[in-house]
Amino acid sequence: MAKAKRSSGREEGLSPERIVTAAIELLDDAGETGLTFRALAARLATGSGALYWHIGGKDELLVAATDAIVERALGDVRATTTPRSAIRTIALGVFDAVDAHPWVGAQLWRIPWETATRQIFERIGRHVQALGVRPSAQFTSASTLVNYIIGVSVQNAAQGRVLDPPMDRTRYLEAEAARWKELDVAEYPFTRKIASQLTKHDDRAEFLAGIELIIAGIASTL
Amino acid sequence: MAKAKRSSGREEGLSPERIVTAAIELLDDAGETGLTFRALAARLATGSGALYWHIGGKDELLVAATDAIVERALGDVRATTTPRSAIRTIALGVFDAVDAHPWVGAQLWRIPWETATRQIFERIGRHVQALGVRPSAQFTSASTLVNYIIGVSVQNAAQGRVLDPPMDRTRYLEAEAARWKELDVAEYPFTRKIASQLTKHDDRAEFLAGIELIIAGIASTL
DNA sequence: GAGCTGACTGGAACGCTGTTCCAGTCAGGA
DNA sequence: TCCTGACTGGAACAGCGTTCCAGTCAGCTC
Repeated sequence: MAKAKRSSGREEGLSPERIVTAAIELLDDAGETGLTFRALAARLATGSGALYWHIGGKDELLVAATDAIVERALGDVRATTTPRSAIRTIALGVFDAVDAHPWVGAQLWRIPWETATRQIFERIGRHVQALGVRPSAQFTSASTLVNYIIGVSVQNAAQGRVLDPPMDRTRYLEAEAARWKELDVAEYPFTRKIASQLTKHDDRAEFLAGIELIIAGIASTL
Repeated sequence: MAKAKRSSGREEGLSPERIVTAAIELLDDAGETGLTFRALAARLATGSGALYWHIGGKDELLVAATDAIVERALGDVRATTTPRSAIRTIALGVFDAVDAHPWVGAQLWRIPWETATRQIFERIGRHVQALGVRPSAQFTSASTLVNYIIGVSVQNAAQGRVLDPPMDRTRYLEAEAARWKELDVAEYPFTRKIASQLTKHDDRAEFLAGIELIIAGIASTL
């Protein structure tokens, strides 16, 4: 802390910003397990010890990286017309950001109510308010939406993450549907019956449908 | 694999069951980071190497432990009257199980659509069907519910987990509400305004309210 | 009973991790 | 010119999951 950077120090010196940027690149390239202080130091052409001068540790680094991604995602969301479509836009912004950076998902729930989550809550809350929800129900409505948004985004990202060689999505769904159809009839009657719907399954659309479902639920109590 | 236990072997020999049971105890006692093969071996009065004869590795162990908890939780859910209340009961069963064993949350999304998740999906799906949802919408309805249930349960558990000395819940909420009220007016108008609602906040009731919201949404499309 | 076999054990060792430590470096103020 | 202190980077440390392997011993075969 308290570093007040030497204004004209060694050119290309380390800084929290440079470290976080490199960490995001490394996480995107090599996944969660790819972020090690040695790899990060190598990418920045320095030693692992030097990093600790600028950041507190791995946890702090992950929080900073997550905040950066979420802030970027929410920043892209511009003012829209109705509260309903604004909520949709924010939700999709988070969903897409987590989808593009699966490691963000792990952080979003690991340290809940940090800056990133709070920003999402704030943005959603404003539009819940605009929706005309009575004050006493605003907290419930907003937190239900936020929980759903983060919960589903994280699970969606986790799902894609298992495919180490990112095979074709439709091919994967077909294989999974086939597995579902092989399940024991007595134990999994519903899953078996529904298996065929999995192939024409679109996570993003499904996610949005869930949002609509919740908004419909909120609207029905107005 | 293929072990066909010596029926009258050394009394008190190791077994996958004993190891999983000990792992669950260790996870409950010491948290996710508390489960190490050395600690587990010490608890079982053996060496860490011996464990690998019975289980494939840490991932496999965590999956087995998670399955055990979820199966136990769903097993406690008995046949109820209406589909609506059955969904509520299953949801609460999962919520409470994850709340009691926070480490389960980490697993539920880390390896999605493994046995544990599939069991929850199956159980929920059956009652969605009974609700009268038309077949083409059953997948969406069921997966929205499952995503919400797991998502919120995990986030709730993660929230409780940060309190290392598990301080009083209401005291914690008061402290958090105070922090919310300190936030920047320009950046967090909604969060600030809603802060007072946080103190009389009941995660479990909130969770259930979200379920109702989603069911209401499903019902409105019948 | 002797000898063998192989399921099973448990401790040492390997490569990796996050973190700490500290002898060095060097720009800018005295 | 010297000194100070912000900053570097590599070595070292403790602890992790996993592998390795020399041992043990119940139960079978002869």
